[in-house]
Amino acid sequence: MNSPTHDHTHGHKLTRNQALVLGVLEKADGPLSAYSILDLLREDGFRAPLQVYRALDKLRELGLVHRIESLNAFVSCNHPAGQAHGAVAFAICENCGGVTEFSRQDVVKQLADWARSEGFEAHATVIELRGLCEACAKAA
Amino acid sequence: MNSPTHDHTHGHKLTRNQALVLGVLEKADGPLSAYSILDLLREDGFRAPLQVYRALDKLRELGLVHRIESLNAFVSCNHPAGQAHGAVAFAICENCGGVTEFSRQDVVKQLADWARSEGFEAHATVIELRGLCEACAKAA
DNA sequence: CTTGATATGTAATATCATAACGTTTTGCGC
DNA sequence: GCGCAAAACGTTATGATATTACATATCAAG
Repeated sequence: MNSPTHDHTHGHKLTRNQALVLGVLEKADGPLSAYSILDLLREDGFRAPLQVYRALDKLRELGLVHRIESLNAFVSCNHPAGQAHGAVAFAICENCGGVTEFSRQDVVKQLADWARSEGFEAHATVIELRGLCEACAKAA
Repeated sequence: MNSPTHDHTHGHKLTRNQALVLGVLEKADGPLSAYSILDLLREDGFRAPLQVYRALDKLRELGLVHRIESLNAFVSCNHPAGQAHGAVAFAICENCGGVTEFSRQDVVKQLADWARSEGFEAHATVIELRGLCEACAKAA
């Protein structure tokens, strides 16, 4: 037994590299680039970008991590543990870098409606709002 | 007088570089990366990526070109000429590479509703569906 | 214990984007 | 026209992100 710090795995045991990558993403207060993650894990033995990208691929497949397309960066999923979720949206503050994950069933449904009407078979959905979070908007 | 081939400029005259970049995007049947555009314009005198990126920046500012975030690539806007438009969505076929631009007022409104409820001040919205277009889904 | 699938290590390379210069062109008031 | 400021341009170098290719190691099932 290897007593992991905690378990987000949906029953799927993470490897050491995967757990390390997920760990830094959970500790971070915003999205991290793959190369930032690499730098944070140098002292844990990481040497090459591919170690990060491979772990990220798996974590994304498990739904534990999301990629923010408009930032080329990654965040840990903050959904209640183990909750299956469909499409997710992000609000990205361009001032403080914070990312809020949210999910709107109505939006997802309407995009699905459009897809059905066009015969488009959707596999993944990207929804990202860029702007200012409440705190930064007030400060401005 | 330099007789441009045609005018999508909303009254804003495009420079030679901007017109060349817009031209290749309009002729393309799908998104092009900045470096693909560069290669297509070598014989027109383009030598460096920055020439492409600068033209793209301006064209995006004018709303004539969109960036597909999940592809790091660019498409010309296919809206009826001169039509002001808010947020736009894209359906990207992972098989044939085709991109369909569409706009759903209901989706835009609901995202705006979410933003207002959270005090988030949205400046830009990214909506991209990845999947298979009707033709490719049938062929599969 | 063998075997196949998954994960890993490492180097090299491909792809995407911008910084920092200086120069040229353009719009525009005079 | 002339002078000026803003915008666009050209060029080199560099930074940032991501993948290919190949060898090795680990794990889980029969």
